Amino acid sequence: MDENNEKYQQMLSTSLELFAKFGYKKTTVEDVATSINMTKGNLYFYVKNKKDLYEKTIDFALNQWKDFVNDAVNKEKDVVSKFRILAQKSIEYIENNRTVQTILINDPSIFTLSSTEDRFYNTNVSAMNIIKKILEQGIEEKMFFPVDVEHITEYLFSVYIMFLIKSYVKSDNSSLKKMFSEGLELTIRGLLLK
Amino acid sequence: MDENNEKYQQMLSTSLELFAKFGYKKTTVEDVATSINMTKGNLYFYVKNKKDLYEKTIDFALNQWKDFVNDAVNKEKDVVSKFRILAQKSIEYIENNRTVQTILINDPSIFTLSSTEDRFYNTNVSAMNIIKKILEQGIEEKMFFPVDVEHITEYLFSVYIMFLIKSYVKSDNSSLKKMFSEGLELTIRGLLLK
DNA sequence: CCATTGAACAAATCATTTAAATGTTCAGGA
DNA sequence: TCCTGAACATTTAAATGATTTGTTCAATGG
Repeated sequence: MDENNEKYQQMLSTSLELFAKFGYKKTTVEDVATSINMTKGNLYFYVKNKKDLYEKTIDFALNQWKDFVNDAVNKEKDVVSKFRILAQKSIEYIENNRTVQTILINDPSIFTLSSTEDRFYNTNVSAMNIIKKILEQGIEEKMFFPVDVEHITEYLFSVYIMFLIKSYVKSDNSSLKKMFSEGLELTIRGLLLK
Repeated sequence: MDENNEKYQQMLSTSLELFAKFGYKKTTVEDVATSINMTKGNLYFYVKNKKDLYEKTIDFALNQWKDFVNDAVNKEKDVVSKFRILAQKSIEYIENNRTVQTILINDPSIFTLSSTEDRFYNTNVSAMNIIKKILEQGIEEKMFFPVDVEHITEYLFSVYIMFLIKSYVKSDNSSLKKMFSEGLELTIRGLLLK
């Protein structure tokens, strides 16, 4: 089966909306199938089971997010700008995407803060690679302190996940934006040489 | 009722062990009462209900933790040493306390990353005050960059909670210590002037 | 008055059953 | 390769009653 199959993409896109609207339990495989004029039997040609459908759907959503950020970062040249754009666009995407917000609220375990039980490991690894490449560029260009790239990447990604949890999983927004920007400046000062 | 009442302290100490051993549901108020030669009716002289008993118990545990860290910090004079000791002792305490570890694993929501629904708000505020006082001293002594104290305090506390979640709520220990120390150095560089 | 008892009562939990809904498989066909 | 539809397997929901557990409170003694 071709991963770029149109029907397959349509299925993921539709099931994303349904899972967001009704949650995992209330969304039936029949709901998803009929929404795209498919029988539920046929849906099993594309996925192993309901859980697999769900995970492929979330993975699809996370990849869209990652691509959006990656494209924006690649438009910048200066390494500090890249870092700022990375932070800004990551937040901007979710702020403007009610569907993904709802998904995160319904299923906080998507961002589990634990890589060993991470169902979206591959996608998160490629998201972390965006950070990693910026750090490497910064160190290469003598702009950044020569940090331990692997561990600081993991650290920054975890801090980012923490913000997402505080913002969307819990709806704690009191002065969170200020905390985010102050934390960002602290981090940039910690990264910069001199 | 006196909060420093010996029977009351004994009750909290005993129920901490029982809640750690059996979890909230499997621990009955009668278990707690009989463990300290009390009838369950009498226990209601000290607490409103089972939930109240649980929260007073956790609060008791968190305060012991906080006091341990605070005492260690107050032995230092240099502001950077204070900051390092704060980080070190916070982790050391939980590393050596199997009981509190188990409590955290059984009830991840104790560290909720959300201050609005925080059942232990007062205790966490006084924990944050330890950070806040160090930041203020550092800025006063011209050692630290003049950061926004309120928001950076909240930021650092959240990062700390994130580490606790990664360490104890989830059992993800692969290179976590390295990540912690690298993140700590990054933060200290971000705090220091010059 | 403070701390305690024990019995009565209210509420939650558990085990079990049964019906309905939903998830999954698969032989066969376009 | 992609799809159908019916058969089958599994999960969920609701209902019931028994049992445990949580909570209240009048009475009691230090």
